[in-house]
Amino acid sequence: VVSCNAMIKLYAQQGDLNRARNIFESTPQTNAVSWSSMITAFAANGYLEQAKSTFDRMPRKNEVSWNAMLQAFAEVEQLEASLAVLQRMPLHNVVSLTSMISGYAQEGDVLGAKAVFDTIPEPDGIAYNALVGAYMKAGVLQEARELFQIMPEKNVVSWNAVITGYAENGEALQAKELFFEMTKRNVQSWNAMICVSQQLGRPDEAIAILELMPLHNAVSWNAAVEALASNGETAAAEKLFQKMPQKE
RNA sequence: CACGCCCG
Repeated sequence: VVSCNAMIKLYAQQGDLNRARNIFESTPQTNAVSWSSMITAFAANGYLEQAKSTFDRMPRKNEVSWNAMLQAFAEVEQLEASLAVLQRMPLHNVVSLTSMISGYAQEGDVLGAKAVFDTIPEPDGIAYNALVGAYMKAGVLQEARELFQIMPEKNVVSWNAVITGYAENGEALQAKELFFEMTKRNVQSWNAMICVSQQLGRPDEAIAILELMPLHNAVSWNAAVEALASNGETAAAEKLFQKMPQKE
C-alpha cells in the first residue's frame, strides 16, 4: 500500500492522473493515505469534481481527508463550499482554518481572513504567515508589517511574504531593505529581488542578481528575462531566454 | 506514503 501511495503521488506530480487513478484502483488495501492522496491529486490538477466524488466515496474520512477537501475548494476560491465542509467536518484544526485564511486571502477579504485567524486557539507560524499574506494581497501594508513584527517566530516564508508583498505593492525599496535584513534567504527571496530590479528599471541589476544568487530555478530565469524585456532590452532578453536551461 | 503559509 505504501509504495502504491508513493506512486500515486509521483504520477500526480507529473499530471498523469490516469496512471495515478489506475494505481489507486489496483491498490489491494487502500488506506486513508491512499484516499487523501487521490483527493489531493485530483484537486492539484484542477479536477475538483473528481476530488469531490473521491472524497464522497471515501469510507472512513479522517481529519486529513476533510482538510484536503476543504483546501481543494479554498484554493479555487469556492469559499462557500469550503465553509460548508468546515461546518460539516467533525472537528477542525489549525490546518483547516489556515486553508480558510488563504481562501479569504485570495479573495482579498482581509476581514474574513482575520476573523478566521482569531478563532484559532494557538496559531502556528503558518497561520501567521497566511494572515500576513492576506494583508499583503489586499494591499494593507501597515497591518501586514505590524503582524510580521509581532509574530512569535518568523521563518523564511514569513520574510518572503512581506518582501514579495512590498514588491507587488510597488514598495520596491522596502522590499530591498528587508531582503538585506534577512539572514537566511532562499531562491524565492532572491527571485523577489529580481522583480524589484525590474520595477526599479534596473535590468542590469536583475542580471547581476541572477548571476550572484546561490541557486536558481525556472522562475529566476523568467523573472530576469521579463526584467530585460520590460525595460527595453529586447535583444538581451531574447539572448538570455535562449541561454535558459531546459530544465531547472 | 496523505492536508494548510512565500516568488513567474
